[in-house]
Amino acid sequence: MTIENTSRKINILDHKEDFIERILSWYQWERRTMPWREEPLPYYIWLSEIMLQQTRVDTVIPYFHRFIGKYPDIRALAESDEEELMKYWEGLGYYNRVRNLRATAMDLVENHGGRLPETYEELLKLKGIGEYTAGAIASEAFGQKVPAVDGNVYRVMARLLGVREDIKERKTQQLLKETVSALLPEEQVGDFNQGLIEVGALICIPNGSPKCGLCPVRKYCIAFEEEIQDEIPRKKKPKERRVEERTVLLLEHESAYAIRKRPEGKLLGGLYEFPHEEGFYGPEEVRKLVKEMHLSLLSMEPLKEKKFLFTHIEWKLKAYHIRVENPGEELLFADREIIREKYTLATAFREYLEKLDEEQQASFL
DNA sequence: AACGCGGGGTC
DNA sequence: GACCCAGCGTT
Repeated sequence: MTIENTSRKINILDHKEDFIERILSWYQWERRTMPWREEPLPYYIWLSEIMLQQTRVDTVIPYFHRFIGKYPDIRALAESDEEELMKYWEGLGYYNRVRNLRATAMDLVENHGGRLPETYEELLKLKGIGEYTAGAIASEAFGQKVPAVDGNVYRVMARLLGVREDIKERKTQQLLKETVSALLPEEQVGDFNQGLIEVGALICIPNGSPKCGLCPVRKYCIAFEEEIQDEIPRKKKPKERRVEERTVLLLEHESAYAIRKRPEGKLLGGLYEFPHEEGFYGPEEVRKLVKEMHLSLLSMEPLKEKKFLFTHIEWKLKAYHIRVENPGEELLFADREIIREKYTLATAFREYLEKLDEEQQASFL
């Protein structure tokens, strides 16, 4: 597959300087304000790029502010307490990102004088930094002439070039990446990369119809010319979620609730959760289960079933609020306030914490 | 190349 | 309900 055998009539590469100028000047006027753009320190660029992996800008901004308030530089991050750090990532998802961030900060302090390296190749060696992120940091923080091709750019370039192949495939990605490389300017590479991404986020959008009327480079766009914007980009369907049914035990003893830490290295590794068992249990089975845990049950009340979706799993959760006479010895019991302050609770269980608050409120009435 | 890894916004 | 997001690491 080459660029040449697509059916386009316009060749962007023949108009490289004009294309660059259009992206750069559009970006200058239309770019959104973001904290890491206002003060583009390498540490801020790095942190924001990690947070932005598979995560929207609007979601990231409040997390970013809280995070740099607590960990203002690489050294502070390197010295962070891991459990405390997790609280600053709680709810953001893909928790390996923050563990890699911390490990890399420690690595930088130990081996690189507490600074980020300035080249794409060196950045790529760091934990949690792949091709896209290395390109973004190298070009935006250090002015290196390297591409930063993310999902936005794959979409923009596929439409520009009229590429109908699956953009998830390596071959397609390589073609698109090479094209971006050939288009890079000598100066302002970072702004150019950001400009392509921003066009993808604001104009050549992923959901719904692209706003071609506002696009600075539509004169070079095959998809626009052939009116096939809705056919590109193509992606093969993701696998179906597997469904897992679970029974959650909200075990209460004197306003404290049982929580436990999830095993590291797997789904939600190292986060806390309310204990739960695989499968749906009826009331009698729950009584038996509680007895097996060496707890004596005082009262039990089923909650409404709820669903929680991950990218690859669907949890169907059936919960019981259970008061027990004594806390036993195997489980950790903590007040709701303590859970909120100290323990990083997986989001799937957050609603239960709020539900328990409401029940407490109701019991005063 | 395929899979595991969160959570939420938008249509 | 479907889609997909400023991806990376492992196998």
